[in-house]
Amino acid sequence: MERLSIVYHAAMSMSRAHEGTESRGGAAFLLAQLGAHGAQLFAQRIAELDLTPAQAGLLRLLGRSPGRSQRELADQLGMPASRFVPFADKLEERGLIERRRNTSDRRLYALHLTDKGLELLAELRKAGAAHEQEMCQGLTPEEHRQLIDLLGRMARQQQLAPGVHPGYRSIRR
Amino acid sequence: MERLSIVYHAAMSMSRAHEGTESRGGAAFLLAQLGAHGAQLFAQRIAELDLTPAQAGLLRLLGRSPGRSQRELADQLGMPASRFVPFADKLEERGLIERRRNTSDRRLYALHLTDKGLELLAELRKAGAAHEQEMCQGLTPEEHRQLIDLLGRMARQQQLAPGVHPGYRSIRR
DNA sequence: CCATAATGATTACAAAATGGAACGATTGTC
DNA sequence: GACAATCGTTCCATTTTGTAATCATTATGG
Repeated sequence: MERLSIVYHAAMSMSRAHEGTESRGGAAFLLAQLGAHGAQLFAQRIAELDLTPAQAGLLRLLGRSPGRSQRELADQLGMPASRFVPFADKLEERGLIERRRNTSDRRLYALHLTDKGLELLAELRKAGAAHEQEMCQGLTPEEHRQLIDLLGRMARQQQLAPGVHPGYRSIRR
Repeated sequence: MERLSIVYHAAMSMSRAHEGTESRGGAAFLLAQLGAHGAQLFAQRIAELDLTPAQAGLLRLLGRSPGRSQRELADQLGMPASRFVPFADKLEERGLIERRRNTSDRRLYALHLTDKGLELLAELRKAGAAHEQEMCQGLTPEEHRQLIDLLGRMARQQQLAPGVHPGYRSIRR
């Protein structure tokens, strides 16, 4: 009975519009809806690799640009530096990342992926590809390209850094 | 210096691809990125109306189908019933919603918008329209329609209920 | 070159958010 | 009429969250 209410609600919404033309809201709402839905699916998928979305984000970040400082990485992942420490600790204990002292500035740690971390990153990429497939299975290859083009232009216009997920942190007031 | 690291990172990413063709990830990543970004912008926008995204969701829900029970609404908003109570309390104290006893089944409350709540919902719709404009300002009207069509079909294919935001609740394990 | 400010990593801690369990009131079922 | 189920509610333990303080190191600038 729990999820039934949603189905009921969906039926209500559809009943007052022609099939195939029902209003699903504007692009912004669809973006938020599909983004959140996709994030859920992806989180479930990588849970099989024993990874959270934030952990996956760090691995991907380190895969592209190794040797970053904890502060930089914490900023990009949208978490305070204080929380990054135990966060990185866990991955270090699992032997996925490595803290190396920066010789020129001994305040910083340079984070690197271990071989084991690289292997897991490869698994992660596979999961990402499968996820892309799952999300876009309703589109033709041409439509898929079109969508990526439109979204990419929106992302650029919004000045979003490529590959950097803003996170779903709440707005403090 | 805080946000500079992101700019730096963006520059790094773009430097290894032709301008205008830089990889911003697949559609799924762009969806999550733009969805989260848009959610942030929208949250900031409605903060001026003293509303959180969840509160806005409840008002919109009640605007479309008044008289729902708390349990139903809690389910759709993705929160346990126990948290819905103080959540609804706040909106009731502000005079935006009303709890009416259901005469046929006195276990349920039927939630309704007050006149004040209806007024705020109108403001909310304006904010939503402005938000849509802000997010899609880089697209032509034709592209805008195209995008809504593609996203709408994806949402349907993923069996997402129209107008129901899955929320950003984390996955428990 | 030394005093002082600034920065990175870390720890400590308080505030807030979260979901489950239990409870009373009411309704459906047999 | 006994019993299970449901709704709204309260209570509470756990987790999550961000800020402030701390220590080591590096930059600044007179």
